Amino acid sequence: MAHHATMTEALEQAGHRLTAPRLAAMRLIAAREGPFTAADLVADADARDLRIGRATVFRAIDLLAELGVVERIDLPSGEHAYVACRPAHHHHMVCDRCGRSTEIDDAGFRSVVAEIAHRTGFRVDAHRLELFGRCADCLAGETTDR
Amino acid sequence: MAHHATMTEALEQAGHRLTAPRLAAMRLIAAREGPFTAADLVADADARDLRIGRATVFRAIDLLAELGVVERIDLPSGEHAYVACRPAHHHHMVCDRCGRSTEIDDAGFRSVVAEIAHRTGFRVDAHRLELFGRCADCLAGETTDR
DNA sequence: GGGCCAGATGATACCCAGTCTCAGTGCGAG
DNA sequence: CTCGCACTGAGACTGGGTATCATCTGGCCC
Repeated sequence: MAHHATMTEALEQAGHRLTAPRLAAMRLIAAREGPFTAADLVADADARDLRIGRATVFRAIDLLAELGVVERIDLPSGEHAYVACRPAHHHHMVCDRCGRSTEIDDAGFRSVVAEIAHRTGFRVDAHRLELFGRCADCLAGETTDR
Repeated sequence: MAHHATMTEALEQAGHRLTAPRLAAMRLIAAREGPFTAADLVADADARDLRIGRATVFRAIDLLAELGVVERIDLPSGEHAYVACRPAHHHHMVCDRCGRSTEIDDAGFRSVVAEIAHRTGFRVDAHRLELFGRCADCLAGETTDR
């Protein structure tokens, strides 16, 4: 998970203002463990009586997404969610019990893509890879609990 | 691309009725080369003066998705699109110039997932893999055209 | 410190995809 | 024939996301 400071730094570096609503939004994001939807953030802000407009929340997410410190993932249900993460190439593994998201590295995936590209003549510019299942913690919990 | 007949067959086999609106929807889908959105289909139906309700189009897509003859993919823009395809496990490669979608097989991807699962203790139940770029035809066209 | 102004904000209206509801409609079985 | 059930379509509704626009403010320059 990206820390609050990582985000503010990224913002400043890209020449954006550090305004109160943005700082608040970033704090809310940092406080979340796993993926969150825009609606989650709005609800959080509401619950804490931060007077942040809905539009501003969306803009903040957009901005952070542009800077690469949050990323949009598409849940199997089709919903859009976001996760805070390092601004580097990686993929996400989402536990559908606890909702936590883990970043995973390449693990040979790159060569698979290269292989496919080579075989088909396709030039791959972008890709999306997301894994869904149960994280180790939840698996452990399940076998001991029941 | 799944042919019209493949879809009707799948429908019948699953014990669903072959109604006129469904057949019409399937013909529209079969007529499309690449991914399409639900709105595309509705527009197509409208253009051809087929009197198919919006709800019916969505239901037809849902149904075909359940049967595995169309699949939902998430474009990089975040839009939901659908593609007709074989009812087998595979992934999609979408050309963002001509819009055509190619099915690709496993190509060693399975073992990458297994490797990740092994390293992290995560149990992977589902995954999403989509590639975006330029297909061989479009690449060829581009180099000769300009 | 004070003024300036582009960039940021938030209230609101709006748009669009997808779902729900419900009164029909028509096919197939008996 | 007629009964039931799957299916249909019109329209209302929901929820995520965007556009508009008057107002505000962070941070720079003096």
